[in-house]
Amino acid sequence: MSALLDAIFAALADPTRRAILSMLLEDDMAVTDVAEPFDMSLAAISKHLIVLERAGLIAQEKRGRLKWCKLEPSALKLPSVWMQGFGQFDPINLDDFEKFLAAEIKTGSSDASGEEPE
Amino acid sequence: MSALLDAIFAALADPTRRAILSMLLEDDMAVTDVAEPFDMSLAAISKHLIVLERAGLIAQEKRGRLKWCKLEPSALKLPSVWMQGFGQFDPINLDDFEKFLAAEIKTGSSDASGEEPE
DNA sequence: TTATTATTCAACCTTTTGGTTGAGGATACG
DNA sequence: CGTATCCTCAACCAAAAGGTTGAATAATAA
Repeated sequence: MSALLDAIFAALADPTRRAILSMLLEDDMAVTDVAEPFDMSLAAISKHLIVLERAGLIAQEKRGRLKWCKLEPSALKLPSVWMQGFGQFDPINLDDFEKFLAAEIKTGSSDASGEEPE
Repeated sequence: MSALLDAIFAALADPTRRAILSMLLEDDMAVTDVAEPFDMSLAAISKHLIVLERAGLIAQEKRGRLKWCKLEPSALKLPSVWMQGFGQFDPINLDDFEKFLAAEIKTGSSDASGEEPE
Protein backbone atom coordinates (compact mmCIF):
# COMPACT_ATOMS: atom_id res chain seq x y z
CA MET A 1 0.00 0.00 0.00
CA SER A 2 2.21 2.81 1.24
CA ALA A 3 5.22 3.03 -1.04
CA LEU A 4 6.56 5.88 1.06
CA LEU A 5 6.61 3.68 4.14
CA ASP A 6 8.43 1.06 2.06
CA ALA A 7 11.03 3.64 1.05
CA ILE A 8 11.50 5.01 4.55
CA PHE A 9 11.91 1.65 6.28
CA ALA A 10 14.17 0.38 3.49
CA ALA A 11 16.32 3.50 3.81
CA LEU A 12 16.60 2.98 7.55
CA ALA A 13 17.54 -0.68 7.16
CA ASP A 14 21.11 0.10 6.14
CA PRO A 15 23.68 0.88 8.87
CA THR A 16 25.65 3.27 6.67
CA ARG A 17 22.53 5.30 6.00
CA ARG A 18 21.56 5.35 9.66
CA ALA A 19 25.06 6.53 10.51
CA ILE A 20 24.73 9.32 7.95
CA LEU A 21 21.46 10.42 9.53
CA SER A 22 23.12 10.51 12.94
CA MET A 23 25.94 12.61 11.55
CA LEU A 24 23.46 15.05 10.06
CA LEU A 25 21.81 15.38 13.45
CA GLU A 26 24.82 17.43 14.50
CA ASP A 27 25.05 19.65 11.47
CA ASP A 28 24.33 20.04 7.77
CA MET A 29 27.17 18.62 5.68
CA ALA A 30 28.45 18.56 2.11
CA VAL A 31 28.60 15.19 0.34
CA THR A 32 32.38 14.81 0.53
CA ASP A 33 32.32 15.50 4.26
CA VAL A 34 29.55 12.98 4.75
CA ALA A 35 31.66 10.39 2.92
CA GLU A 36 34.87 11.10 4.80
CA PRO A 37 34.48 8.71 7.79
CA PHE A 38 33.35 5.78 5.64
CA ASP A 39 35.61 3.19 4.04
CA MET A 40 33.70 3.40 0.81
CA SER A 41 33.81 5.27 -2.48
CA LEU A 42 32.26 8.70 -2.83
CA ALA A 43 29.91 7.32 -5.49
CA ALA A 44 28.58 4.77 -3.02
CA ILE A 45 27.84 7.48 -0.47
CA SER A 46 26.23 9.56 -3.18
CA LYS A 47 23.88 6.67 -3.89
CA HIS A 48 23.05 6.30 -0.21
CA LEU A 49 22.20 9.98 -0.06
CA ILE A 50 19.87 9.60 -3.04
CA VAL A 51 18.10 6.75 -1.25
CA LEU A 52 17.73 8.91 1.86
CA GLU A 53 16.44 11.82 -0.17
CA ARG A 54 13.89 9.72 -2.02
CA ALA A 55 12.61 8.55 1.36
CA GLY A 56 12.31 12.18 2.39
CA LEU A 57 14.73 11.68 5.27
CA ILE A 58 17.14 14.31 4.03
CA ALA A 59 17.02 17.29 1.68
CA GLN A 60 19.89 18.22 -0.61
CA GLU A 61 20.58 21.72 -1.80
CA LYS A 62 23.36 22.74 -4.15
CA ARG A 63 25.15 25.95 -3.22
CA GLY A 64 28.17 26.73 -5.35
CA ARG A 65 29.90 23.48 -6.10
CA LEU A 66 28.96 21.99 -2.75
CA LYS A 67 25.77 20.04 -2.22
CA TRP A 68 24.51 20.41 1.30
CA CYS A 69 22.67 17.60 3.03
CA LYS A 70 20.15 18.48 5.67
CA LEU A 71 18.27 16.16 7.97
CA GLU A 72 14.46 16.08 7.61
CA PRO A 73 13.38 14.50 10.89
CA SER A 74 9.72 15.13 10.14
CA ALA A 75 9.92 12.24 7.67
CA LEU A 76 10.15 9.94 10.68
CA LYS A 77 6.66 10.91 11.71
CA LEU A 78 4.96 8.53 9.30
CA PRO A 79 6.82 5.36 10.41
CA SER A 80 6.53 6.50 14.00
CA VAL A 81 2.77 6.82 13.76
CA TRP A 82 2.56 3.49 11.98
CA MET A 83 4.50 1.87 14.82
CA GLN A 84 2.31 3.49 17.42
CA GLY A 85 -0.58 1.55 15.93
CA PHE A 86 0.97 -1.40 17.73
CA GLY A 87 0.47 0.35 21.01
CA GLN A 88 1.87 -1.11 24.13
CA PHE A 89 5.49 -1.07 23.08
CA ASP A 90 5.58 2.70 23.13
CA PRO A 91 7.78 4.29 25.78
CA ILE A 92 5.37 7.20 25.95
CA ASN A 93 1.69 6.38 25.67
CA LEU A 94 -0.58 9.40 25.38
CA ASP A 95 -3.59 8.03 27.21
CA ASP A 96 -1.62 6.52 30.06
CA PHE A 97 0.44 9.63 30.52
CA GLU A 98 -2.61 11.85 30.51
CA LYS A 99 -4.30 9.67 33.14
CA PHE A 100 -1.12 9.70 35.18
CA LEU A 101 -0.88 13.48 35.13
CA ALA A 102 -4.57 13.84 35.94
CA ALA A 103 -4.10 11.57 38.94
CA GLU A 104 -1.08 13.60 40.04
CA ILE A 105 -3.12 16.78 39.90
CA LYS A 106 -6.09 15.35 41.83
CA THR A 107 -3.96 13.96 44.65
CA GLY A 108 -2.29 17.34 44.97
CA SER A 109 1.19 15.86 44.59
CA SER A 110 2.88 18.77 42.85
CA ASP A 111 6.05 16.80 42.13
CA ALA A 112 5.03 15.49 38.71
CA SER A 113 8.25 16.63 37.08
CA GLY A 114 10.79 13.86 36.70
CA GLU A 115 8.68 10.80 37.33
CA GLU A 116 8.20 8.24 34.61
CA PRO A 117 4.94 6.26 34.70
CA GLU A 118 6.16 2.72 33.98
CA MET B 1 26.65 -1.62 14.18
CA SER B 2 23.26 -2.87 15.26
CA ALA B 3 22.42 -5.90 13.14
CA LEU B 4 19.13 -6.23 14.99
CA LEU B 5 18.09 -2.76 13.92
CA ASP B 6 19.04 -3.73 10.35
CA ALA B 7 16.83 -6.80 10.58
CA ILE B 8 13.89 -4.95 12.10
CA PHE B 9 13.84 -2.07 9.63
CA ALA B 10 14.40 -4.45 6.70
CA ALA B 11 11.51 -6.60 7.90
CA LEU B 12 9.25 -3.55 8.13
CA ALA B 13 10.22 -2.37 4.64
CA ASP B 14 8.00 -4.93 2.91
CA PRO B 15 4.27 -4.19 2.57
CA THR B 16 3.29 -7.85 2.77
CA ARG B 17 5.12 -8.21 6.06
CA ARG B 18 3.60 -5.02 7.46
CA ALA B 19 0.16 -6.32 6.46
CA ILE B 20 0.88 -9.57 8.27
CA LEU B 21 1.81 -7.66 11.42
CA SER B 22 -1.44 -5.71 11.21
CA MET B 23 -3.40 -8.93 10.87
CA LEU B 24 -1.67 -10.37 13.93
CA LEU B 25 -2.66 -7.29 15.87
CA GLU B 26 -6.19 -8.69 15.90
CA ASP B 27 -5.37 -12.24 16.83
CA ASP B 28 -2.79 -15.02 16.77
CA MET B 29 -2.98 -17.00 13.53
CA ALA B 30 -1.71 -20.20 11.98
CA VAL B 31 0.51 -19.91 8.89
CA THR B 32 -2.14 -21.03 6.39
CA ASP B 33 -4.61 -18.49 7.75
CA VAL B 34 -2.01 -15.77 7.54
CA ALA B 35 -1.42 -16.67 3.90
CA GLU B 36 -5.10 -16.80 2.93
CA PRO B 37 -5.70 -13.12 1.96
CA PHE B 38 -2.51 -12.87 -0.09
CA ASP B 39 -2.15 -13.64 -3.79
CA MET B 40 1.06 -15.49 -3.17
CA SER B 41 2.25 -19.02 -2.49
CA LEU B 42 2.27 -20.44 1.00
CA ALA B 43 6.03 -20.90 0.76
CA ALA B 44 6.46 -17.19 0.11
CA ILE B 45 4.41 -16.32 3.20
CA SER B 46 6.38 -18.86 5.19
CA LYS B 47 9.56 -17.04 4.19
CA HIS B 48 8.08 -13.69 5.19
CA LEU B 49 7.21 -15.12 8.59
CA ILE B 50 10.76 -16.34 9.05
CA VAL B 51 12.03 -12.83 8.28
CA LEU B 52 9.61 -11.39 10.84
CA GLU B 53 10.63 -13.94 13.43
CA ARG B 54 14.34 -13.34 12.93
CA ALA B 55 13.67 -9.65 13.50
CA GLY B 56 11.87 -10.56 16.72
CA LEU B 57 8.63 -9.01 15.49
CA ILE B 58 6.68 -12.23 15.84
CA ALA B 59 7.05 -15.49 17.72
CA GLN B 60 6.08 -18.83 16.23
CA GLU B 61 5.00 -21.79 18.29
CA LYS B 62 4.06 -25.18 16.93
CA ARG B 63 1.04 -26.79 18.54
CA GLY B 64 -0.03 -30.01 16.89
CA ARG B 65 0.41 -29.59 13.17
CA LEU B 66 -0.41 -25.89 13.28
CA LYS B 67 2.25 -23.27 13.82
CA TRP B 68 0.84 -20.26 15.58
CA CYS B 69 2.15 -16.80 14.87
CA LYS B 70 2.01 -14.23 17.62
CA LEU B 71 2.84 -10.56 17.42
CA GLU B 72 5.75 -9.32 19.54
CA PRO B 73 5.13 -5.57 19.66
CA SER B 74 7.91 -5.07 22.18
CA ALA B 75 10.37 -5.59 19.31
CA LEU B 76 9.28 -2.19 18.02
CA LYS B 77 10.74 -0.55 21.07
CA LEU B 78 14.30 -0.56 19.74
CA PRO B 79 13.54 1.17 16.41
CA SER B 80 11.15 3.50 18.20
CA VAL B 81 13.82 4.59 20.65
CA TRP B 82 16.31 4.97 17.83
CA MET B 83 13.87 7.25 16.02
CA GLN B 84 13.24 9.27 19.12
CA GLY B 85 16.90 10.20 19.04
CA PHE B 86 15.89 12.50 16.20
CA GLY B 87 13.60 14.38 18.51
CA GLN B 88 11.15 16.87 17.22
CA PHE B 89 9.39 14.57 14.79
CA ASP B 90 7.78 12.65 17.58
CA PRO B 91 3.99 12.98 17.82
CA ILE B 92 4.30 12.59 21.57
CA ASN B 93 7.26 14.30 23.14
CA LEU B 94 7.39 13.91 26.87
CA ASP B 95 8.80 17.33 27.73
CA ASP B 96 6.64 19.23 25.27
CA PHE B 97 3.53 17.39 26.31
CA GLU B 98 4.21 17.98 29.96
CA LYS B 99 4.68 21.70 29.38
CA PHE B 100 1.54 21.74 27.28
CA LEU B 101 -0.55 20.08 29.96
CA ALA B 102 0.92 22.33 32.66
CA ALA B 103 -0.08 25.36 30.59
CA GLU B 104 -3.57 23.95 30.11
CA ILE B 105 -3.97 23.51 33.85
CA LYS B 106 -2.73 27.01 34.68
CA THR B 107 -5.02 28.70 32.14
CA GLY B 108 -7.93 26.60 33.36
CA SER B 109 -8.82 25.51 29.82
CA SER B 110 -10.22 22.05 30.47
CA ASP B 111 -10.35 21.07 26.76
CA ALA B 112 -7.00 19.34 26.54
CA SER B 113 -8.44 16.25 24.89
CA GLY B 114 -7.87 16.04 21.15
CA GLU B 115 -5.42 18.85 20.61
CA GLU B 116 -1.94 18.24 19.31
CA PRO B 117 0.69 20.63 20.59
CA GLU B 118 2.62 21.30 17.38
C1' DT C 1 -2.46 -48.12 7.18
C1' DT C 2 -3.58 -44.67 4.05
C1' DA C 3 -4.82 -40.26 3.03
C1' DT C 4 -5.10 -35.40 4.08
C1' DT C 5 -3.54 -31.19 5.94
C1' DA C 6 0.11 -27.95 7.50
C1' DT C 7 4.43 -26.26 6.87
C1' DT C 8 9.10 -26.07 5.28
C1' DC C 9 13.02 -27.23 2.22
C1' DA C 10 15.58 -27.15 -2.13
C1' DA C 11 16.37 -25.60 -6.47
C1' DC C 12 15.68 -22.20 -9.49
C1' DC C 13 14.64 -17.52 -11.54
C1' DT C 14 14.42 -12.44 -11.86
C1' DT C 15 14.98 -7.98 -9.82
C1' DT C 16 17.00 -5.08 -6.47
C1' DT C 17 20.74 -3.65 -3.59
C1' DG C 18 25.20 -2.16 -2.45
C1' DG C 19 29.44 -1.84 -4.01
C1' DT C 20 33.31 -0.83 -7.62
C1' DT C 21 35.73 1.94 -11.40
C1' DG C 22 36.27 5.42 -14.86
C1' DA C 23 34.44 9.25 -17.40
C1' DG C 24 32.31 13.69 -17.36
C1' DG C 25 29.83 18.10 -16.05
C1' DA C 26 29.89 22.03 -12.98
C1' DT C 27 32.03 25.24 -10.25
C1' DA C 28 35.89 27.57 -8.09
C1' DC C 29 40.80 28.92 -7.94
C1' DG C 30 45.58 30.66 -9.71
C1' DC D 1 42.99 30.29 -19.71
C1' DG D 2 44.12 25.75 -17.33
C1' DT D 3 43.60 23.00 -13.29
C1' DA D 4 41.82 21.22 -9.19
C1' DT D 5 37.61 20.03 -6.58
C1' DC D 6 32.80 18.30 -5.93
C1' DC D 7 29.54 15.31 -7.28
C1' DT D 8 26.95 12.21 -10.37
C1' DC D 9 26.41 9.07 -14.22
C1' DA D 10 27.15 4.72 -16.67
C1' DA D 11 28.59 0.27 -16.88
C1' DC D 12 29.55 -3.46 -14.47
C1' DC D 13 29.59 -7.07 -10.67
C1' DA D 14 28.33 -10.12 -6.68
C1' DA D 15 25.14 -10.97 -3.32
C1' DA D 16 20.59 -10.66 -1.35
C1' DA D 17 15.58 -10.37 -1.77
C1' DG D 18 11.24 -11.95 -3.22
C1' DG D 19 8.92 -14.92 -5.83
C1' DT D 20 7.90 -19.73 -8.10
C1' DT D 21 7.36 -24.99 -8.18
C1' DG D 22 7.82 -29.61 -6.54
C1' DA D 23 9.33 -32.75 -3.12
C1' DA D 24 9.84 -33.80 1.89
C1' DT D 25 8.40 -33.90 6.68
C1' DA D 26 5.19 -34.11 10.41
C1' DA D 27 0.83 -34.49 12.57
C1' DT D 28 -4.04 -35.52 12.25
C1' DA D 29 -8.12 -38.05 10.37
C1' DA D 30 -10.41 -41.97 8.36
